[in-house]
Amino acid sequence: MGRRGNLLGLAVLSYLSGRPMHPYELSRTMRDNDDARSIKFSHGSLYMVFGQLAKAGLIVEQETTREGQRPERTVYALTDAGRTELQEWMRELVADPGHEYPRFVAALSLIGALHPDEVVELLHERRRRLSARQAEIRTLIDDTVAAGTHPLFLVEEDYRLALLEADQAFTTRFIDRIDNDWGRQWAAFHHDMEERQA
Amino acid sequence: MGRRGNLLGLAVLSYLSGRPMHPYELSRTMRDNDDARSIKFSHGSLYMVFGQLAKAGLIVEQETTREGQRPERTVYALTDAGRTELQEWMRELVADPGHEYPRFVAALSLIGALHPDEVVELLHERRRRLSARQAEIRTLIDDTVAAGTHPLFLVEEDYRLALLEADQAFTTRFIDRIDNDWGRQWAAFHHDMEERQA
DNA sequence: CAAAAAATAGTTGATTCTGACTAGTTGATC
DNA sequence: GATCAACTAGTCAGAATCAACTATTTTTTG
Repeated sequence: MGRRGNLLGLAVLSYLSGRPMHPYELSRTMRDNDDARSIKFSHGSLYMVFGQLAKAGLIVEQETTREGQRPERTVYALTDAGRTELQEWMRELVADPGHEYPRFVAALSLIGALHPDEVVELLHERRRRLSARQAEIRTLIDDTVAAGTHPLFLVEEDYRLALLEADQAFTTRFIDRIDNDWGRQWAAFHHDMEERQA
Repeated sequence: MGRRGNLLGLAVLSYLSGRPMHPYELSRTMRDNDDARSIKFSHGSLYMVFGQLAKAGLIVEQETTREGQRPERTVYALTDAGRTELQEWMRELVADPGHEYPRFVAALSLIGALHPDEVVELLHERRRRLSARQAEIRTLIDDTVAAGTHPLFLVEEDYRLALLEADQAFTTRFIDRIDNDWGRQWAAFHHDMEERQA
């Protein structure tokens, strides 16, 4: 039952492979690196993930220190099992395009619930927002590379950009098909449905 | 909070907008329609979702019947609030390309943990699997359309196909860039990291 | 036609996740 | 130099999720 479910765990293993840290330090590090863009992350859940990984023997408590009256900081280090797990987990993620459930897929599968005219308008709005996203990411990449970072460290943004472009192309094609082929039948079908309600 | 989190709830609202049903009937219907391809769905969680929607006033118990010694079946119907929520939720999903966390994005953001030579091999494997997925979906679409279904009812598969193609194109480009530009520096960087472990 | 398999309908518990909260500390502002 | 905000470090309650289980009935198969 997938400890390989929570990708935050992968990030923890990866960072700890650099050097031991305590949860809060990792929390700051991830915040500074803007990792939340790529990995769902909340301060609170980090402590749970550390706990899980420790129970699974992938990390171990190294020392517990305390400064003044602040709460204790427990520093964790990666174990050999953890190093192995990190490698295998990464391999799986790269080689296997799992099966995911994007929100838009769900919406498309139920799209008949809306009237085609409205859908066309909503799709135009979608296109605008997709463009805005793309612009943001392009700026982010350009700025970061200009500041001297190797583009390899931004390859995930590159991937996101590729998906956004495909999404936009699809959206455009979908609009066209509603306008040219599907609109009329769809409107009729939708009208029938509403009738049946009353 | 966010009742708009679980997309299974959206499916329930959508199906109940056709006619009242009890959870088990909907479970069978969704299984028959292969909705699990688009919406994460497990039999057990359906009862919870019905409960949530009822508590939110979006659906109401209509009647409770029983056949023989089988457990009771509670039939639920959509309320006006539910109908409104269905519309608004759909609008949001279509117009707003939220922010999602694909597994591959997480892996890419930590890709430095692997050696470039291995990454290239893994990416080749990824490409093979992406091709296989695409072939499956094309067959699915062709067969279903040949059997007389309007392509609109498969538009979500079309979208998935578009994303898979973009993923594949990205993967190919990534392989090329490792081979041509990035491989050497990356290997050196990776070597340094391993040193620091020892 | 007896036994095994599948379908019917739903409940339960163990685990996960999220957001809010605690409680002391440093830094900034006026 | 008092006050207010932000940071440090972590805990905890309540909601959400998933898998496994109950217990009956229908269908299939040998």
